Amino acid sequence: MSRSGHSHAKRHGAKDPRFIVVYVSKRLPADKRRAQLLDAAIRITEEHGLGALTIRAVAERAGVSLGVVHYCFVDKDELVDNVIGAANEELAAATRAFLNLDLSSGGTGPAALEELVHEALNLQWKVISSSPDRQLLTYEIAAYSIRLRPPEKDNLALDQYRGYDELVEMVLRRAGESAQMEWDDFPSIVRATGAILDGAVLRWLIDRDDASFSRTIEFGIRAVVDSARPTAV
Amino acid sequence: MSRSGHSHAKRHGAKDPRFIVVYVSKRLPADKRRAQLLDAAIRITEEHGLGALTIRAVAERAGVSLGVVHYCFVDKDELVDNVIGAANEELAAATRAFLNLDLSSGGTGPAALEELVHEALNLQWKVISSSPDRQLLTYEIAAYSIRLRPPEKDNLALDQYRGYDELVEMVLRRAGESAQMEWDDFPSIVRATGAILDGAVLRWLIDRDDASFSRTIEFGIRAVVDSARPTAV
DNA sequence: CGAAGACTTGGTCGCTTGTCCGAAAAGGGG
DNA sequence: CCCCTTTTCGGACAAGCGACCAAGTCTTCG
Repeated sequence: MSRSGHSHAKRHGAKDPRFIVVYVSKRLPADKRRAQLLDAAIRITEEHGLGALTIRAVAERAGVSLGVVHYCFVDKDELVDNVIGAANEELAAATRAFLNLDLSSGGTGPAALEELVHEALNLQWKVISSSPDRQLLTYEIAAYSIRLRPPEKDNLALDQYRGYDELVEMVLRRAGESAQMEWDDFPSIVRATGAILDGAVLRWLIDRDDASFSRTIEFGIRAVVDSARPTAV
Repeated sequence: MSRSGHSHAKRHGAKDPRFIVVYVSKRLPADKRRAQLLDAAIRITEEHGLGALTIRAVAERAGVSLGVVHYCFVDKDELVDNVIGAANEELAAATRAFLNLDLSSGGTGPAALEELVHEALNLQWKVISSSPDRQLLTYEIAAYSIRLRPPEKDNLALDQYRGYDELVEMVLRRAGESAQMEWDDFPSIVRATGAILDGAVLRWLIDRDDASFSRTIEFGIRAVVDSARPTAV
């Protein structure tokens, strides 16, 4: 609540040496401002849904006036698109983070495969459970995108699920390689794994029942592992 | 576009015997009107989402003036609650419809169980694929309900998924009885089955890939059947 | 120093939303 | 027949929205 940093502070004659007047510019280059506004928009949307994403809310949260938002984003549509794009990009970043996950410990065979998949999902569970709002936004984006289908740009949700598939596919593939196991019809396994994870997360968002979520995932892991066979040598 | 049935028709002297003048009252008792408006509201919401559900849209669709809607529903909230309640009730009705499904043909054992579950899911698939808008509304209601959590009434989505669970549970239980198979930890099986179905439907809503959906369901059925064992005698 | 350009402000516009109200109209019972 | 209740109408209202703009302020660089 200190007033230092406000624009008027600059014209304050420093009579009393106990006070130093610090001038913090409120002005930002457009790209920085744009990033800041986008960040505010993302948080608003995560916390209160796509319906709460308004120009005014973004301006208020960022502490700027209305015009600034329109100075950095021509449209509200552009703002929405960027929020959704950022959410999708975040998912892609999560995938990259998994690239650093060590999926090579343990031996080979079904037991090793189960352990590896388990480990990966535990990691993913940490991400999910720590950002429920973020997860919910994912479903809202999907619904939003589906409603727009015929006229507008082709299915923003497809991007989202493309990234989702990549994540699941990479984890399963690397776990399989490490445990020397493989699947017939791998794409179907990937999709089914994604489906059960997606359904379980949505259900968890509703009742926040960690134990039930965990049991559902266990079921899924078992099914995935059971449908794998040792890699032919 | 005929004008017969309009209120002015009542004062039309029947000069020409080829025309009959039918007077249809525009007035309805409040409960009938309420039902009609609710029906209009449901269709609007199914077609264009919860965000498109406005008092004006309902009034226009029902062909009445604004005041009438507020005469039948005190609030917009009351309208929304009733739309959601009707959607949940529709799900419960679907469950009752399954009670009439014959799940007794075939013999016993895993193969019979698989066939029965397959049959039930095929039936459910017919319902789903013929009303994608209706399905999407389900997810929107879930998201809407989750966003309201702390202050408002406790989780409308819970009702929805309670009905969902009942449906899945009933189908699996009856199929299991018929095929003389049973599961350890039945509730977890029910929940996992619901999760994979839910995830698969959401994914289908996005890309409308019938074949992939089918393969995902096949995977789920196999997993569910594989985790069953013959009923102890 | 001074001009050019980047950034911000604060307001207005037209539109849609939920809510509300007074009065008219219709129908039924005396 | 008229009266009284129920139902309907159409407009009004404030609030919130996206969009827009003229003027002002600050920074930078020639």
